[in-house]
Amino acid sequence: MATPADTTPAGQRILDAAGGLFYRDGINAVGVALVADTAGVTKKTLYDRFGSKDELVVRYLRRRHEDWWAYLEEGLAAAASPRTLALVDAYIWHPRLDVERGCAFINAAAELPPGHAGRAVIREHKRSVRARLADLIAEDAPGADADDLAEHVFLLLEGAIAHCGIDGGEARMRTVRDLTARLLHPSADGAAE
Amino acid sequence: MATPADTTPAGQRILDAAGGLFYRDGINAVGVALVADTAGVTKKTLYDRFGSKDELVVRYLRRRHEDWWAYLEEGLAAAASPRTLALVDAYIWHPRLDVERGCAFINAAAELPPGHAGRAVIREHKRSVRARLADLIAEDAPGADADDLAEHVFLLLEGAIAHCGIDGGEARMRTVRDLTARLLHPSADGAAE
DNA sequence: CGTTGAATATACCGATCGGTATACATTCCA
DNA sequence: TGGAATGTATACCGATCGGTATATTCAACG
Repeated sequence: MATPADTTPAGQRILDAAGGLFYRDGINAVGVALVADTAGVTKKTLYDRFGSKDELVVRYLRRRHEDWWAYLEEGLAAAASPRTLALVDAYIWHPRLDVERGCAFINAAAELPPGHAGRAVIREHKRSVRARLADLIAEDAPGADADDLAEHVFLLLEGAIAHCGIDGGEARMRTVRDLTARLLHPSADGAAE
Repeated sequence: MATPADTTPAGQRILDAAGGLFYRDGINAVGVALVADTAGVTKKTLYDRFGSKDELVVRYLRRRHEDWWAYLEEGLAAAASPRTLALVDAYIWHPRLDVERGCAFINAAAELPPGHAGRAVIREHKRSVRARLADLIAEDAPGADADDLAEHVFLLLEGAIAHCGIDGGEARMRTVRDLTARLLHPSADGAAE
């Protein structure tokens, strides 16, 4: 049986290279030859490990999700209440977020054809974030309708990160933090302004 | 002097074909030969009219903006107060929105390289929508901070349409309509739930 | 010791990419 | 009447695309 595709050293380097290139330049704009060269690897090795570019794309998305999720949970474990804001902070301070490129998953969804296996990874990633957000909001605002509020905050977050790749600014994400804080404390909104 | 690139019959057909193909399949995934064939035109004619694929992409984005903007203003002219909701409706009922593909501008931004001229068209399009939204909110909610509220609603809208291309559903945009209506009447929010 | 797996290097495949060249037909207008 | 302008048809360009073939090296392991 073959080694799982991303555990071998060359496989890891390929995944690293693909992670940088696919995110920065887009999936369709990056050829497998460039990925292989960047990884210091032969195309043969790339195809031995991943079989096809489509599969490499799926692995790229999966790893991006896993890395971000680990980073999120790490932040949540260390965060004080309200932890909903810690999730927003994870968006803001994401170490692999290029403010000129925005969300890797939204970008990938714009490129991948309808039936591509990567689309399922993208949907599942966003679904997971949305679900985690609902948990945190139930924790932070016990009285409110957690799911309604989660949808509200989720849309704010996704709107802000989608516009990262257009404006190239992170200002909107900090705005989302403020708005989220206000949404978590509905009692104070009428008095403050 | 040459005819402006999009006024000639063949030029229009090229722009129509590009509009459908670039939006549905993505810009990088569609070759100029396919655009020309779909338009029933020679590649020579395409290059006579547009000079390069990059320029064709810019024209595609410009026309998409102009068409949507005309449609928006038409809807606003016929709408009753609060017209902010009419802008949300323009997102929802946009006749050229493919619910599986989401926003053409967000998708294009995911594909175009940093310096591409199309990026300026995209930024300007979104800036225009954001500004129009602020106008309408000032009209509908005279007491509130129009710009804060406009940013809030804008983020909701953009989050929803960005997720069209992921979920393939328009449900989120109707959620945004409800949320926007509530944001416009802050007096009633505490009582209803 | 010999096999197996992971890697290298290089060359190749047909297809498509964006873009150009050449030659010819039509229409309209000064 | 006679060029522009608009268009068609076809062929071509070098480069790159995703993917494959062949042959070789090296280390680990039973």
